[in-house]
Amino acid sequence: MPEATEPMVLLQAMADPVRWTVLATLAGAPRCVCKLQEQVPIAGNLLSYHLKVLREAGLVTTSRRGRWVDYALAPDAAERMRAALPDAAMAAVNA
Amino acid sequence: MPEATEPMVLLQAMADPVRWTVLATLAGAPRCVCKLQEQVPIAGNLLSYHLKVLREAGLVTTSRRGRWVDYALAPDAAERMRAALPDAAMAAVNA
DNA sequence: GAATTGATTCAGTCACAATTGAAACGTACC
DNA sequence: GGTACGTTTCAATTGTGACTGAATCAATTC
Repeated sequence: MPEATEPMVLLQAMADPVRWTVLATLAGAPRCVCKLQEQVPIAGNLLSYHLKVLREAGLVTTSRRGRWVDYALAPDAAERMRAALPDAAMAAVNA
Repeated sequence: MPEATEPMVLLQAMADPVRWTVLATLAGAPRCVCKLQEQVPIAGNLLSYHLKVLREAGLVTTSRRGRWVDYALAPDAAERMRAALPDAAMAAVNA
């Protein structure tokens, strides 16, 4: 079962301490990578790797501001995360 | 970061195709393992492994009925899954 | 109590995601 | 142009979770 469905991509993206913390932080307000690095004490390149996972999952968006890159929660992120829950899928079926 | 916080345990439990399908199925109604096996075409012992993960996450409960073992979604499973989302945590902070 | 069925446990293998270190990129400043 | 800074990419290693096969347990039937 190597399925790469929407719920799997989203849940696997969330199911990591670093990425979860990043998402929770961005849910408050957008931040540049250097600010995120203060919240998550790991090497810069590793953080970049995790941010890439979140980007590919479509959960965050980026924009360059001078030297810095700002990350923000995607507009539909909250909704899509909620829809990825297995019981949410069930509720959708029963609707 | 090998943290085993509540959200991590729950999200990692959900973030697998087999376990996600089991949870979605149980959200409809309790089932015995043999019924679950019809929904998820894998070896019995492997299914048992995944069910153990869900048990240890506290997302499902079991009860024996003769030879069979019935699995059901834990009463607070839906609520706890929703609370495990990173933006839900943020909302809690802002409440 | 032997045999059958449903389910779990165990020890070992395999695949892939997380991590590391070094290199490369883009932008600003001198 | 050269340098410094923030960020990303790359190749290689490590670690962990998913999977396999065999053995075990618990309940039923004969």
